[in-house]
Amino acid sequence: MTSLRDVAERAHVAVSTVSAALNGTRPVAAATKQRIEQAAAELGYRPNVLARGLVSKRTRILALLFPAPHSGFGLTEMQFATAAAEAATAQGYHLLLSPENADPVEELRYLTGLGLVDGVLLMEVRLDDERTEFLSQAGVPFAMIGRTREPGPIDYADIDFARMARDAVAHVAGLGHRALAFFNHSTDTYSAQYGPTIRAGAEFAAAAGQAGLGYVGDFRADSAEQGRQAFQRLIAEHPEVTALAVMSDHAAVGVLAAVADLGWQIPRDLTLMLVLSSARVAEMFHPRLTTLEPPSAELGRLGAGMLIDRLQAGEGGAAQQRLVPCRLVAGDSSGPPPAGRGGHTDRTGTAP
Amino acid sequence: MTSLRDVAERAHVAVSTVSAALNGTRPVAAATKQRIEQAAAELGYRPNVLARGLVSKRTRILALLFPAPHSGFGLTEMQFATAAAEAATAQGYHLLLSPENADPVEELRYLTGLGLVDGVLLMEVRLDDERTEFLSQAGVPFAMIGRTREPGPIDYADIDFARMARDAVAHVAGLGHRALAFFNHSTDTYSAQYGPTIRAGAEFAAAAGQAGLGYVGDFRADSAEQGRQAFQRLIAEHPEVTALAVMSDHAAVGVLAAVADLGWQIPRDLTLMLVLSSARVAEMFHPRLTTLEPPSAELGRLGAGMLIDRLQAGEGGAAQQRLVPCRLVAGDSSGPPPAGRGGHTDRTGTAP
DNA sequence: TACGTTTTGCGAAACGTTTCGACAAGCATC
DNA sequence: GATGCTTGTCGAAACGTTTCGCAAAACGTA
Repeated sequence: MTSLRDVAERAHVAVSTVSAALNGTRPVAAATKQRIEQAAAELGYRPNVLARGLVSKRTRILALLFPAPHSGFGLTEMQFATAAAEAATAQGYHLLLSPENADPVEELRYLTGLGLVDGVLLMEVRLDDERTEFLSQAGVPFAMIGRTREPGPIDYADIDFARMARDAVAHVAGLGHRALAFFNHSTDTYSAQYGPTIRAGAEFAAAAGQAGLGYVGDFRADSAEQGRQAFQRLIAEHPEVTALAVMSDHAAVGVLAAVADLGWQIPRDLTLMLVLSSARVAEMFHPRLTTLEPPSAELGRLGAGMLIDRLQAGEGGAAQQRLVPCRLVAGDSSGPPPAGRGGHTDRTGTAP
Repeated sequence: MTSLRDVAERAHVAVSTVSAALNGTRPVAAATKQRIEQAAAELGYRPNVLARGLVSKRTRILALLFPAPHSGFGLTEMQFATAAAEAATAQGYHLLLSPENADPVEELRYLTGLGLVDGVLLMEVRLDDERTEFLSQAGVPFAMIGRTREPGPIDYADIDFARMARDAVAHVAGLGHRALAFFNHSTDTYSAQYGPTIRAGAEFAAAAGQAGLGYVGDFRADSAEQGRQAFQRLIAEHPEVTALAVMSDHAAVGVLAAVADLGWQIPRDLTLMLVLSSARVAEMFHPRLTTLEPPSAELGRLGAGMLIDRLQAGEGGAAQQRLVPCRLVAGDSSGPPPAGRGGHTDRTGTAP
């Protein structure tokens, strides 16, 4: 491990001069500077992050706090992480992957107390999130992927749920559907406070209302079985519904099964779309499902970026708050409503 | 940030005594020790990782080198990472997520030169992997998830491909099938050197041979379209095949479509299984596919664990090399072969 | 030549630990 | 009552940086 001193000796200058030359923190004569740089290159010198961090109080390490996989970890979460890591690396930072245990706040206290990380990137933020309170109070810089109910002046990147719902509604309305149903995540346990669950539900209702579409939003399903049952109840209670958006991949499996049981076909008898699922998952289905793909990588990139900006800007500087739209990837599961039920498009009167 | 000195002052002892008491590196009188511990607790003292690392040369930070997502990142890779992070955390270590850029060796040189990490965890190891050479030569402790062609005395955790192939073959043979086909990843670009691709291919052939099953192993498919075409060619050229194992999720989608086009049903006319896909993915399909689920979490856990062991054991100590089996998750896509083609089970003579 | 100014480089202190030789008590041994 | 051994504590050095006051050298000007 070659140190600053080795370089100094080889270049016949003082240690402090080497530091100044390499960091550009102080003017150094061109000739000496070059001599130093050459010596450093020859020795393959790399500054020691620890020593530097010890005195400068900046480690250029970010912690990504990721939740214990409550419902199994998705592709989506993975992409946050990798995109954040790439963005961080591109800016000379490092990303520490920190699993949350049962007591996230204690975990954070420990992690930030180590003096190892400059800032924290929070994912899976809930509407009321104790972690944000702790971090704010502890004065630890952080940014959120997602957002609390009232984010205040905190940096975040989140999905533009309103836009997402409008896009979805416009998609089905454009096909001629007159009534839309939305299967949200189940309301129990975790999701009750989970941003996407709440916001998607609210925004779907709003968007449908605004577009003058019939809307059924009170069904919930997280598993195949729940999806199947929900769908059966749905068509029994709301036969006018011809388009369905589903939050959970697994629920979609159940819906598909129930549809098949009925002898229906997609998209002939039902337009089905996935919400917040990656296109890679959507194309596992047959037919390939239309999906509103979350901008996971973009969120990860943005989150890391704004955290780094914050670290460099200090307390001052306005909070960056970004809502980024989903991408609607049309699959083979979208079509006009069937003539018999719902819709206003009259296909040549097959209905009796 | 409370330091060792603060604790020392409050407990009226020397800094070095506090260090000894807290780390147990030297005997300290019970009374003093308690006084120190109390002072530390009152002050909420946390040792500074940087300072400690600077002198002890051990940071307790591991780097997980993860490849640029060549073919999109799977659930599988995610589980390595999270499991490794959890295992590391459980043992008081931290995991740094390091994306690989175009030049992995240069990346490694940089990363290890920083003095920030104690060891490296390599994933997506190829049969000939320049990274392992670099690390060995640089004297950086590391462990692999996967393994090179000739791992030598290096710690690794990998899938037990032989066992996996035997299990798959036994599964279909047990159902009465007499001929099995295997769709491997495409041979181009990346996979040519990719361990799982090579090993799975070889082991499937071996296991089928040993079990006396007919075997077709020269088809390859990575996308839905390739899967569809491969399947069409397969049944044209090898009508005796009644069971098919597929490496790629996407290829399976194509196979399923081709099967449907033929008017066939699964598992009545074909037994289809996924190889090295998570059960969560397998159940997206309809019918739910039988899968050989890779022990991703286990591999991540083991990898991190053996790297930590190595760090604590030093150069000495035999290399840990573990092969861990896949889990066969039976879905609804496995059944006896159809009476008309292949199999030896005679169902009441429908064949003319 | 003398003086002020700028440029350039040096040395020491500090960051928060660990490590280790030194040393003062306390105690048993002869 | 001197000697040696243990036990407990201390102080200083070291790890590899950054930072900053200072001095030496170089230069321009009067």
